[in-house]
Amino acid sequence: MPTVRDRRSEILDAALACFVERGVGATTVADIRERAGATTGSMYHFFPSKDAILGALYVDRLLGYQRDLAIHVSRHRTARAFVRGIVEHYLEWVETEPGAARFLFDARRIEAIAAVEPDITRANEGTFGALRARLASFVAKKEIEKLPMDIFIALIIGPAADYARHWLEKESKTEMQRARSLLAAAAWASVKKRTEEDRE
Amino acid sequence: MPTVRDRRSEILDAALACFVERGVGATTVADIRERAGATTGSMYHFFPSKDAILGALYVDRLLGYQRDLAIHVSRHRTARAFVRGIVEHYLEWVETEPGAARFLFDARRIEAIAAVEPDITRANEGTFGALRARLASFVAKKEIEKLPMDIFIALIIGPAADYARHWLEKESKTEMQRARSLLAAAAWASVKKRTEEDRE
Amino acid sequence: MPTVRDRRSEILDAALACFVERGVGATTVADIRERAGATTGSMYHFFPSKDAILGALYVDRLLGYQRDLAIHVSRHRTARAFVRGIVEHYLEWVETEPGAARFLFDARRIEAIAAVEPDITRANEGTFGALRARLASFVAKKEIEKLPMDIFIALIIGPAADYARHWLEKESKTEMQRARSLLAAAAWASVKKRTEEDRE
Amino acid sequence: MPTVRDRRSEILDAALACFVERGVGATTVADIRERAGATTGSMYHFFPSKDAILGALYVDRLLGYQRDLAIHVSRHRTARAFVRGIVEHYLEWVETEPGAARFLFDARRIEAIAAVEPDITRANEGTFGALRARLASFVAKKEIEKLPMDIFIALIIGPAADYARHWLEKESKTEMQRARSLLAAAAWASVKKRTEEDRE
DNA sequence: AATGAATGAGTGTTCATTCAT
DNA sequence: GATGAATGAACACTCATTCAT
Repeated sequence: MPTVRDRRSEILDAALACFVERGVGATTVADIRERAGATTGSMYHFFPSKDAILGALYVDRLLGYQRDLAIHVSRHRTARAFVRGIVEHYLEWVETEPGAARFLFDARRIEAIAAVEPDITRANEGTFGALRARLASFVAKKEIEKLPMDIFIALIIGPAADYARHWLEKESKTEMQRARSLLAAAAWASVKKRTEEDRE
Repeated sequence: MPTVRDRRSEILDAALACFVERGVGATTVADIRERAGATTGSMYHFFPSKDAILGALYVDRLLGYQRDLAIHVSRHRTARAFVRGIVEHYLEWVETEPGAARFLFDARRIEAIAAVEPDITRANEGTFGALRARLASFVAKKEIEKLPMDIFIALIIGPAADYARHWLEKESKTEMQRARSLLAAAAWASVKKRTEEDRE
Repeated sequence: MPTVRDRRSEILDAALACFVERGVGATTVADIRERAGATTGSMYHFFPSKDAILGALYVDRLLGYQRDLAIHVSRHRTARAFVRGIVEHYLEWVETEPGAARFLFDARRIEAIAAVEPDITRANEGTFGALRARLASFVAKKEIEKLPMDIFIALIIGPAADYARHWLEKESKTEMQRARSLLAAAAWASVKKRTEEDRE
Repeated sequence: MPTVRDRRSEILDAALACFVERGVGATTVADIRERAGATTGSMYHFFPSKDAILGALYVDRLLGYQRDLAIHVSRHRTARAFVRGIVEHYLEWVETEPGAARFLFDARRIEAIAAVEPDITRANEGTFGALRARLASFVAKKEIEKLPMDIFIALIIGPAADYARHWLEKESKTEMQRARSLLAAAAWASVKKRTEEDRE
């Protein structure tokens, strides 16, 4: 006996599969409907519009990423493990859920996502609030350089995101495992507290 | 007397303006036509299809970025200035041509760009070939870590791209000037040859 | 304990409220369902279709108008009071039940009403049969001009209907009370037996 | 060589034919398109929406009625001919353009017409301004009773409208020619200046 | 009697593209 | 070269109705 929850999820999963297969812009409601094995009416019984599907999917997958991140990162005690953990988890997530990763990359600029901005902001604040707190404690202990939050994230996630994007397009030459190790190391190198002679 | 070249450029500029204003997916040929002050027929005189406009614009702006990059980077003699120069030029370009930057970010996954892939590849090879050669010489001189090319680019450009994306959305807290300085420094730190005691 | 009769009436009342609010054509079954506080299934338990609701409502309100008319008019003994009474009752009904009046005006041309034509005809015959009989007696007594029935009704009701339509749209300048008095007088003037010198 | 004007009119004519045939609410854009021998795109080239067609048709036919009315009525010199002329012209117009008459009756309450209200008001003011002026002069000469404008119109047009509505539905027993004569006479009787003994 | 998820044909509209002038 | 009317396939979405529970 399928529950409401199931049906909703089925539609979201079908939508994601379509988006990955033919791109967000090229996916029609009919495509999703067909793949989900639902009828037009049924789709609109659960989601008031195509945009609502986009928005719901975005929030759903974003929460999925953040939930795992929180679990993953809370395990690590040292600053180094904390920073490396963020990168490692990010790339593991990309590897485990390439579809979701692709979609979160692509959808950012889509109009429909704007309607769901409050949910996104709330989610981000929850997750990054905790992250920020831990970061602050490491900065206070002089284990991590004091940097603006957006720069900190750019240094940690930026390279991994760039690599991930190419990996998803199968354009990367370097293997995921090796990349993870190199990028985790580089991330730590880029934010750890520098000694005086380090500066140039 | 407007030349063919002018008219073509006008259409491309109009297209870019529309893409920035309402997103690539939401822009219609009619939007571009109107903004360019052209008629339907005229548009199709210069470009055989909407996709052709997208492709031409992409190549045009990509070449613009690369042309400046080549000029900019060739000036620097030291490894440090070379690496920093790449980041600095990237962020300067984003600041000077925010529309182009946005478009190049967004358009990557668009179907229409695939048709123009050969041009993109050729352009990339030209620019990055030169870059790669200089990089190799710095690696040989033990001034830069030996890293896979895609990882090298991820480390240099990734953080700048992440910052740029937020800056374009006006979501960044840190000022562009300060970000440029921090990101250039971090880029150099992440690829410069490490001493033994540096490793962890 | 709500009876079947109540529920049915609630649905009809809700339907009427919707029709007045957004027009007959723009009202959906879902609108009515919501306003009646009923579920889809419940609606279809009482009425086999949307058209059936329309038809039932039409007949119901028409009977309401005619019932009052019969009561009202039977009181009057003179030809003058009889004719004036028809007009006065009409405008009183419009004032008391503006929603019903609006609906009966609007619904006339609606397909769904055709199915209910027999009921309408039967109702009309009952009411207008009695009316016609009284009219005939006044004509026989030379108190009212001999006129075709449809012309008689047009002369009596036409002006009141025209005024009512504007009044319902809040477009009328003249107050209802004053209009009632003027229109009742004019109705009588237009059908009362004329003296020879009256003719032109 | 069909001109723009022609095509537009063709679409409006087709729309009217459909409305008469199956009712305004039941007519689809496809119905109109088909009957006009136009394609979907062509329709939307001339009218931005279905509602715009409705509105344009309404204004067009209303202006048609008023144009003829102005011509017709201006010919008459006496108060009696003026009043009778309004009724006669009205019924002649209904007879000549039954489709237009039906549509103007039915469309009044349709949402789409609201958008065109300014045009309607302007048209009404033009036509009825002239009418009002002539009426005033007859009132001043004590040839017509002094009555509020809306009551005056209700008395003149109301009966004719009621008759016309039934005639259009082929429900009237009385022939148009006879009705015209009776209704014109009644209209004059209902507004002409009354002598003292006339009052009751 | 009541519920509300499911159905699916049908609707208005969009928009890249064509082509006669 | 230029124009803009015309094309028509495709799209998101509506809504009266059915039916398993």
